[in-house]
Amino acid sequence: MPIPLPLVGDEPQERRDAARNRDALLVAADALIAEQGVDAVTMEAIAARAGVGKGTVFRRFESREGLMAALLNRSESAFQAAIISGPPPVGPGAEAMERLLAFGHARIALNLLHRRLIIAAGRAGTRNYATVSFTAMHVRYLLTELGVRGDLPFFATALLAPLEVPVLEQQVEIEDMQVNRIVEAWDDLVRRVVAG
Amino acid sequence: MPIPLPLVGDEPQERRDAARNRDALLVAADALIAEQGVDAVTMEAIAARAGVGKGTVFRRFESREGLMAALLNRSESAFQAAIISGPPPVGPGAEAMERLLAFGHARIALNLLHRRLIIAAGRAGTRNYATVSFTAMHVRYLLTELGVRGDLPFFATALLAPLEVPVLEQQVEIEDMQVNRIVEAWDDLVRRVVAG
DNA sequence: GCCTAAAACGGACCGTGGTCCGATTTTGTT
DNA sequence: AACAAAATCGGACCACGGTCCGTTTTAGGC
Repeated sequence: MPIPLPLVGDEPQERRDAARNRDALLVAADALIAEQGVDAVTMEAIAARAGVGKGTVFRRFESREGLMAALLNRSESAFQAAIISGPPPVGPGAEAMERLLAFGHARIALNLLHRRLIIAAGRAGTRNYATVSFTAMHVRYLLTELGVRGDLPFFATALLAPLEVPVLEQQVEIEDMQVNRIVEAWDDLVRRVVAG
Repeated sequence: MPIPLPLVGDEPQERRDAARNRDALLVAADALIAEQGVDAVTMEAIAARAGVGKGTVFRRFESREGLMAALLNRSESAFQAAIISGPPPVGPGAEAMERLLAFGHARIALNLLHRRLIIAAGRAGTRNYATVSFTAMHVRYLLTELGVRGDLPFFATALLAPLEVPVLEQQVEIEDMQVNRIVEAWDDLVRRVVAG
């Protein structure tokens, strides 16, 4: 009497064709984005390039935003890995303040690098629950280590907010701020919050 | 030899039918939004309700985002007026710190009140150059008055960033933060930045 | 009032994101 | 190997934002 229960994880295992098509779609999306830029790539083009129907794309990724989020997810996972188990100063081993500043610098660089993709991913991207809560949790943890008093969840969010793509884009593209300046000013902000 | 120069302002004066239709469209949009919510309202529905063709809507407001921004603009103008010439503590007359905190509280309330509209207005909305630069300029001015040292343009942006709709929405709707708590925590943040 | 140029109108048309459902493939069972 | 159920596939189809262009309205000089 075998009971077909998915004992661990709620992903019931992907069928072979499904997995193959998912990979093909990610590869196709990467290639097309590299060729024409994020904004010019349509879902139908991706489907065609991957040799599947449009319906398949939406079944796998829910929406355009979902697909973009899936692309982002890979670099985001690498970033999380670097934080959890990578070398200092981003990874463990450096003191908290050093780690916090290094984290911010990396976040800024990453957000600028992937800004088009992040915007295209919309609510499914950086605002995605998993990503947001991980980074917020990390910052909260570092603030705790630093002995900061006050509403730590809010402070974490407040320190992360000016690193969001729309804000960075406004500063870099419209107000002509140099990235260097943003980094230094953010460091100053962090020190003030920590100093209490 | 009369030269038809628009001496002041570059708006060459709207034709009568154009003005009439613009008003009708704003009224129609207001009504439909009140009835069905921002997200359910289509441009075609607005046009129909106003008794004009779809093309007219886009000629007047450029895009859906532009129309939403126009709706927002009215309350945004009132807010700016309150800052420039309204009663304290938001308007002039109170001391700088009091004004800054009052400004933040008002901004939070306004952003939450109009969040659907602000999201629908996208880049044309809060991220709109005029609005952003006005509020940033005001905060910068108050920070100057408070004798804050450092990169004031960045600090102004950094204090405004956590008040943006996506951030507020995340906190209120997903993390179940009370608005009161956000307000108090933001005040704390401001004091730390000002304290240097 | 009439005439003309400029401006605005409106709805047919297009592209793209997203849905639906009959056809096809996979998987496990016997 | 054959079969059946379940999952997937794929492309026709839909809705909505946005564009285009022939037609109509306005403004204002005579």
